[in-house]
Amino acid sequence: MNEDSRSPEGVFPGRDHDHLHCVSAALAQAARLCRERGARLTPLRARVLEIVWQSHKPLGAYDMLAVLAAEGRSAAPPTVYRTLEFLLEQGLVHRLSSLNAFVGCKRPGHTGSGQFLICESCGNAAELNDGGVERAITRSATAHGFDVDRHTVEITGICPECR
Amino acid sequence: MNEDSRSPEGVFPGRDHDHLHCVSAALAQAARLCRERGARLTPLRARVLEIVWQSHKPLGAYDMLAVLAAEGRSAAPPTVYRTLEFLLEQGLVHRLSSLNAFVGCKRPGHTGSGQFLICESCGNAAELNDGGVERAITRSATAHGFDVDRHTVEITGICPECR
DNA sequence: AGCAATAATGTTATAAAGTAACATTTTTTC
DNA sequence: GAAAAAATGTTACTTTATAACATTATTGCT
Repeated sequence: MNEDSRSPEGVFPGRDHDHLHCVSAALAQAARLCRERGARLTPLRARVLEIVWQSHKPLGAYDMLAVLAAEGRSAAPPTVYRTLEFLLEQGLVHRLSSLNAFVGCKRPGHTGSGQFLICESCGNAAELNDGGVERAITRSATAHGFDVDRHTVEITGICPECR
Repeated sequence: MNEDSRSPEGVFPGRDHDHLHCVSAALAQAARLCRERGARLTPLRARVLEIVWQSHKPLGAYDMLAVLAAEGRSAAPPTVYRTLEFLLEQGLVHRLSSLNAFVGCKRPGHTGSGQFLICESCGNAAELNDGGVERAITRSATAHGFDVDRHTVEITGICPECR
């Protein structure tokens, strides 16, 4: 049993998923982390983080831009990309390179790049932090004399809700 | 000891790496595989595959396009992308989504998505097919009720040649 | 408080990566 | 050798991301 399995609901949001709480908890934790670090979670940054968290489907930068623009904020691509750069640095969001899209980080403050399960049917993505996968990757790379900096693990398939 | 370790040289090309042979072997194997499958490895496709193999650094589509253009071939983006689509379908190249770039497949004809070690220093990439990593990923996904279709594993760091 | 330094955001323009749609050519099949 | 199918050529465009510089807001100092 790994730590992901301990959560009361699965890694994918189920029918009983309280999304409002999920978003507000993520924002509260982000605010706390930034305060501790002396990083500035400005209104724009908080809003972009909230937009990212508004669903569990990875969201493209231009989709976020459209939301901001619809709210009347002055917004151009650099607005969003710079904000995402900050959120990535703080470990508050992840970028899924196989989708060119972004999702909220489930465990901000923890180390490791995580792994992602991406459902081809509903588009939801779930973050895992599986020690077994991490170890297998580290072991394999190390066995070839490779010094790991970070890694990208994106697993595409069908989620339990969609089966 | 896994199957990658059996090779006489490491997964990264070393000082004794015979690159001419490496490229011609890849082309010969591609030709054989396509013949067996009734797939057409046309001159354009063979040339693009050769270009991909000309180094062990992942190459962008537009870089390939530039090579083709420099050779006097009529070439526009769809030329390259369609060719790459064929080569990907045949499992002759891989796309590294963290780089938006392509590398030749070391084990065409074998199943599995493979894993990639990407050196931040020299830019070379090495393909692994580590059973331990594959199993850890499958086990983790399965434990969460997720049905795996394919996966992307891209490990970024420093290769043994660059340390 | 007032001012300089720094950080954040706004703005314009452009680069880089990828695809849609249709025309032409080549290859296969009968 | 003609029809069908596959491959390639061509034009135009969409999506994703960044460079460069202007402006505004915040912070730290005296």
